[in-house]
Formats: sequence, C-alpha cells, structure tokens
Amino acid sequence: MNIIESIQNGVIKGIKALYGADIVADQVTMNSTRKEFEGDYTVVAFPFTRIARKKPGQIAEELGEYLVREVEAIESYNVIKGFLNLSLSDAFWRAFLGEMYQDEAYGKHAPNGQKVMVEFSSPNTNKPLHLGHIRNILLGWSTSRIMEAAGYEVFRVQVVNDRGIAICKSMLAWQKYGQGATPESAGEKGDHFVGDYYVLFEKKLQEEYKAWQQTGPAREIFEQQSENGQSEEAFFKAFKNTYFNEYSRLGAEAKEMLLQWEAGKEETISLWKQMNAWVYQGFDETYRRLGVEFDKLYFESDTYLLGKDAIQKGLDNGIFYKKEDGSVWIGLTDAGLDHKLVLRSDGTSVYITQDIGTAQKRYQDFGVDKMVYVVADEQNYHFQALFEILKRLGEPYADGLYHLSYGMVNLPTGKMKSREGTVVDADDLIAEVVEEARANTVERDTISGLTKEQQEEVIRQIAMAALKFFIIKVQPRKRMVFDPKESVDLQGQTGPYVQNAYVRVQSVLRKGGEQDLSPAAGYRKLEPQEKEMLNMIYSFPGLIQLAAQEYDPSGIANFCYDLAKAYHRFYHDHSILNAPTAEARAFRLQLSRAVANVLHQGMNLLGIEMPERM
RNA sequence: GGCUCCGUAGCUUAAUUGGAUAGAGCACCUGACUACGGAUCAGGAGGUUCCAGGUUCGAAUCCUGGCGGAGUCACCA
Repeated sequence: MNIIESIQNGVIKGIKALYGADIVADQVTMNSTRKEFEGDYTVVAFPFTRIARKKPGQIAEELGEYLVREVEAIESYNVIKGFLNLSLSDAFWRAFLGEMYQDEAYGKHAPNGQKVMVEFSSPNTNKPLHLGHIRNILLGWSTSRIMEAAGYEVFRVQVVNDRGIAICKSMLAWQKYGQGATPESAGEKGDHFVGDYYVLFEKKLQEEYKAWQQTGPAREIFEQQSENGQSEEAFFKAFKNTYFNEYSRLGAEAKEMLLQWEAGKEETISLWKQMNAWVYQGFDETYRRLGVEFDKLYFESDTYLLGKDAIQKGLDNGIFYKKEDGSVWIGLTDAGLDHKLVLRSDGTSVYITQDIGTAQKRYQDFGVDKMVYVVADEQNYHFQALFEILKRLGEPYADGLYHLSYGMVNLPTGKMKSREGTVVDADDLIAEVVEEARANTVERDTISGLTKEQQEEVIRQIAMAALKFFIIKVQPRKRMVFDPKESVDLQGQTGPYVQNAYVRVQSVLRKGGEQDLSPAAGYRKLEPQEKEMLNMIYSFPGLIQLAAQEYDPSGIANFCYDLAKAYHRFYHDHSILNAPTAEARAFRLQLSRAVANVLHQGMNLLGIEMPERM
C-alpha cells in the first residue's frame, strides 16, 4: 500500500473513531503540500465540518493528532486555516529512495492484460509531412509509450491514404512533364519529389483555368451564374471545383486516371506503385528522424471498400434505413447528432463506411480492447458519429474507442496554407532545429572531446528534444501557436533544460558515483528541497496512470520540467560531492541518480532521448 | 444560425480535476559562489483568470446568460 492510500485509510478510520461517521476514500481531499508550507501531504478538513459539527481548524487538529499516533510514516503535523499538513518521517523517505534509486523500471506498471491500438500520422501520399503531422505523430507516439508504461499492450498503426484523386494528380503531372525523372536523378527526397509534381499539377491547372476564363463559354457562365455584385475573381474562385470536374482537360485526365486505377489497368497501377514507393522512402526517413515506428500499416487502397457488409447487416437489423433513391442513412438525432449518410445512392461507400469496416478489421487483426485515433479536432463530429454507429452495431470494443483530438497548429502569422506557401515542412523544420543546436553546441564547446559521430548524435538529441518538448508540453485539445523561433530555444522551459539536469547528474556521477552509498542510511534531517524532489518522484507512477487515463502526455512533460528545475536549484544551493558529511554525500548521490533515472524515464515516454554529455 | 472546443501577465503556457497568496518560461531590468557543467541559479517588474450573475466554507475550474476566436454542420476525405 502506498503512503497516499495509507493516509486516506488513516483519515477514514480517524473520522470513524473521532466522530463515528463512515466515509469513503473519494471524500478525502488530499494533495502534496505547497512548498511555502511545511509538510509533505495536505488533507483538507473543510468537507468534514458537516460530519463532525466542528470548525475545520479543530477537526484538522484532532485528525492530525490521530494520524501521527496511528500511521507510522507520519511524524508530525501542523494546521493552517483548516488545512492539515502532514510531515513524513525522514526514515520513510530514506527507505523509499534506497528502494527506487537504481530501479530502471521505476514508474512502470505491471501488465494489465489489456490491448490498445493507437492510430496516428495517417498521411496522404501526394505530399511530404508538415508541422501538423509532427504534432500528430508526437502525440500518438508519446501516448502510446505512456499507455505501455501504464500496463497496456500497445499496437501502433497508421492508415495511409494512398489512393484517390490527389495521388492521381501527382501521377499525371509526372507522366506529362517528368520526362522520366526520379528522386535519385533529381537528388531529392522521394516524398518531396512527388509533392513537387502535385504542386506542378495545380500550377498547370491554374494556368489552364486562367486561360479558359477569357473564352466565350466562360464569359457566358459568369454572366448567367454570378450573383449580384459578385466580382469576377470571387466567382471564378468559387467555381474552381466545378471547372475541374466539368470543363478542365487536365481535370478530365486526372479523373480518367482514377478510373483506370479503379479498373486495375496495369500501366496505371505500376505508375501508382512507383510513385507511392518513392513517397514511402521519404516518409520512412522522416519517421526515422522523429524516432517513431509502426507495428502495422493499413492502406486505404486495401480498405476503401470495407464496411459494406456492416451496412447490410445494419440494414437488416433496422439500425440503418434506405431512402427511395437507394442511399443508406442512420438517424442519430437521439444521440444529439444528425442523420448521417453511410452509403451513396449508387451503392459506393463514403469515408465513414470505410472507417466502420476498418475498425472491424483491426479488431479481427489484433483483438484490442481500446482503439485510440489521433486526429485533428476538425473531425470531432465525424468521430462522434463513427463511435455512435459502432456502438449501435454492437461492436465489442465500442466502449473502448477514443478520439484523441488535438487543436490545429497555427503560425504567429496565422493558419498554414499550402496555396500561400506557408506550410512548415517537417524535414525543413527538423533541419532548422538541428542547425540551431549545432551552433549552440559549437559555441559552448562542451563536447569537442567526443568523436565527430558522437557529437552529431548529441546535437540531434538536443535538437529533437527542443522540438518535441515544445509541442508536447501543450495540452492536446488546445490549438497551438507555433513560433519557429521559440521552438529552437534551448533555455528555459525546454527539452534541453531537462536534458541538462540529467547531464549534470552524469557529470557528478563520473566524478564520484562509484563509491559505496550505504552511508545514506545514516543521513538525518533531510533538506526541504530533498523532500520536495522525493515527493515529486513519489508521484511519478500515479502521474503515468493519469496521463494514460486522460490520453494526455503534456502532464509528463511539465512534470519533467518541474523535477529538472528542482534539481537545478538544489544543485546550486547544496554541495553533493563536497557535502558536509559522508552520509549526506551518499544520500545526495542516491537522490541524484533517482532524479536522473526518473527524468530519463519520463522523457523517454515522450520519445525524447537523453545524452550523457551536451 | 445549430452543435463542439477554446479564452489565464506583452507573447507561449501551468495549476495535483472544487482547495491555501494563480505557478513557470520567453522578452525587459538587476544580481550570483576563485567549488561538483553558467544550456544554471536568485531577485525585480508584469494578473479584474474575457464580462455579468449564480452554486459553495472555498471557483481559473461547476451552472446560466452574454462577448470574442476556432472548428464543424457534403452523396469530400
């Protein structure tokens, strides 16, 4: 039993003994004592006033006295305004530290027998990854690590949107203008290479469209269809989709290509395979740089026809209904949603059809209890509908579905817009933070003793820590403003700040770590700062559990920062290797190792590596 | 317009899920040990937690009503 439960139990017994009332653990409000007061844990006495019919201060006094008597680890107490502050004995903290400081699995929970699938990234294959994907990937990765640490067996997957009109545009542009070029011949990463043809297609289409706008038929359409006072520019902007679908030669060719793909025409398929292969090489490279990997990839080209059986089954059960035109719908108004189309009148499927089928397939593949979808918040409604439908279909995993929704990433200048060229490319961004880290490292000249390769590795670790921490520390649901200048900061509330605390410990240990640390058992009178850190470390396992429950890694990031900060302060205020006594020295070495250990674990859950020197 | 989410210092954000004097970082100003790594530490200044009510011993947090922003309401994905 941990100390928090012990205290809660103590309070429950105390209330019974002192006032004869029965309460449950939930009614005991408890938290770590704020650092401006003396104590380790605080029990709030206000809720008991009704039960005890006494003033909170008096209750706190009586309860404090009881707890000191009955709970071994509690040594003393003080009461301030109805808050009962409890101090644990030095012996308790010493024992705790001695037990955990070299336990590298500290904080991890035993397997809970449950399986969870986390889907993240899920890119389109017509262009490279950008900043939005980075947030998605980091959230997905860290959440999956946290769930692992919380005891789940985790499967990481992505759905690759490898088919459709978008990739056909790239294919067509390459076919028409590429002259057989390859990423190798162009000296370019495959995903960028293919993305360039997508952009080229859009450019050619725009040229074609502009020219068309001057022709007689276009003038006529404008005259007839434009609304009163609508400018020519505004009209044609709105008309673009229609133009693409009904008038454009390039549009017709792209659509023709999609039809050929669906018909399985050999030449088209092989071109499609070639272009996608290039893209995957590029993606793999970016994933490698980000340090993430997947257990399985689902390709939309395999799954886009799934789900129709489920629709039929739902029709038979009366969950769905058919309109006269043959389209199939589900009414979700009683769940606060709307009516939703699940099958077109021509019998083809829509996005949600495919998602239903894919969910079922995943369950067949892995038998998971939970599925987490990391997808931006613009799809909130879609997932509400999807989950509701799966529930009505009676899927066994329906209660374990979770949409990890996150806010879109904006720049200080506003939204990212591909048309305006303001999209922050993932590879460019990574290169930028690496450059920044390199410049700083060279200036400090702290690792020039390492080999060139080792130096590069450290620089990469620092850079990625800056970028990842900057993104993960923000709660997922908040939309975030990403200032590239701040993301490469290496000081203050940043990843490198946390790394630095770890590096400091390593430095101390190199100079005096191999000694016998058993004298730590004789250390008396712990410093408040020492207790503060131990208290934080003590809370770490619970924090992992909470982060897993809430699907929110930001708390872990903030915890790591707080712990690093506490250590930096302690390091400044107290000597470790030159501590006043051998006991203090041994204790502080243990504590340093404990802090480093927990920082390493915590950052690792976020996908952030810790260098030994920096 | 309906629904959902967000609104905290100039900027980026936290607050143990209803607890004590709202805590950090950046930027700005001032300092720090002849010592274990200065990517550090300390101090200063900066707040009507969007506004108005309500519930409560206690509200940034919950409820109601506004204001502002974002997203979504396709036989698109």
